[in-house]
Amino acid sequence: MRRIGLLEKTGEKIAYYRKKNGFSRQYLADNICDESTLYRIEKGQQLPRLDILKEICMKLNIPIEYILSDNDEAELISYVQKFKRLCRESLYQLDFITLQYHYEEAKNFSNNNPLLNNRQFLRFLSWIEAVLYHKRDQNPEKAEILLRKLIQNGKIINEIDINITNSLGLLLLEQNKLKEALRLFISSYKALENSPYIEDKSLFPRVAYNLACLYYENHRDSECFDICYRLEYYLQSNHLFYCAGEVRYLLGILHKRKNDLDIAQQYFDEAVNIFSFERKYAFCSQSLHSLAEIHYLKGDSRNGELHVNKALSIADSINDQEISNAIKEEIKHTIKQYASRL
DNA sequence: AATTAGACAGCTTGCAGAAC
DNA sequence: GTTCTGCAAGCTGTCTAATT
Repeated sequence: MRRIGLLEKTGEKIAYYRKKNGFSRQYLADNICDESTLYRIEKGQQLPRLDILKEICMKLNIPIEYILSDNDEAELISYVQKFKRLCRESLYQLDFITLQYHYEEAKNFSNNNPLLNNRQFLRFLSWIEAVLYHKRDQNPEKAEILLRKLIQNGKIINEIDINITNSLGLLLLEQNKLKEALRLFISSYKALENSPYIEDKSLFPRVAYNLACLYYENHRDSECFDICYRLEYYLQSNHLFYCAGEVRYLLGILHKRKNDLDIAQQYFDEAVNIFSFERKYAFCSQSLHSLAEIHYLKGDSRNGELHVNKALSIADSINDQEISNAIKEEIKHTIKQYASRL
C-alpha cells in the first residue's frame, strides 16, 4: 500500500514541477531517460532509478528532497533554503539589520513549527545569532562564547560546521590570536576539500581567502600562491565575483614581494577594475596606491604620480572618515618616500 | 551454520509504433 | 507533436538446494 502511495506522489510531484517549468516530457527526458519512462514515472506506474531522479531534479532546478519528502516537509525545506539564501545575501552586503530581521522571523517560524526544530537548522540559527552579537552588537566576547559552544569536539564535517569555524577564526584574527585563527582556517579549508557537496558557493572563497591572507602575513608565500591560484580557478569556473578583487590584490602583493613587478602590476590593474565596478572605494584606493608603488619601483614616476593622485581622489569617496584618512596618510607617506628619491 | 550457485519473479528501461 | 502501450532486455533481490 505504501509503495502505491509513493509511486503516485513521486509521479505527481515530477509532473507538477515539469509543468511549472513549462517543460514537455520530451524536453525533460532528453539526455536523461526515455520519454516513455518519464511518462510511466509521472503516471505512478514505476519508480525512477536514483540516478534518473537526480538528473530530473537537477533539470527541474529543485532539490531531490522535494520529491522524496512529503508535502509538509517539502514546504519546510523550501522555507529553510530561502531563509539561508536571504541570510547569505545580507551577510554578503554586510547588512546586519536585514540579517536580524530574517533571524527573528526564522526564530518565530521555528517556534511554531516543531518539524523545523532539527539540530542542523537550530545550529544555523545560532551561528547567525553569533554573527549578530559580533557585528551588530560589537560584542565579540559573547559571540566567541556562542561560537565555541557550537563547535562540538572540534569536529568540522558539514557546511554549518565550516561556517561556524570560519566565523570564529575571523573573530580570533581581530583579537590578534593568529595561531588559533590559522589552525581554524586550515581545518575549515581541509573540511571543504573533503566535502563533495557544498550548497553555499561563496563558502570556499571566504575560507580560502582568509587562510591565504594569514599565509601571506606569515610569509608562507608558496602556500599562499597555491590557494590564490585555486581561488582564481574556482571563481572563474563557478562564474563568481565574490572576493575576486581581493584575490587579485593578494596575488599582486605576493608577486610584488617576489619582485615580479610586471605580473604584480597586471593583478593590481585587475583589482582596481573589479573594486571600482563593485564601488569598494577603500580597496580600490589601496590597489591604486599599490599600483603607483609598482610604477615608482619601475622608475616610471609620471605614472606613479598619476596613480597616487587617483588613489587620493578615490579615498575621498570613502564614507568612513577614519578609514579614508588612514588610507590618505599611507598614500602621502608613499609620495614623500619616492619624491625624496628623485 | 555459513557460503555459494542457479532459478525465478518483479521491476525499470529503451525502442517501436499506435492513437489522439 | 504529445500521449500511451507492448515487448524484449537487463538488473536486482529472494528463495532454494548444494557444498564447504
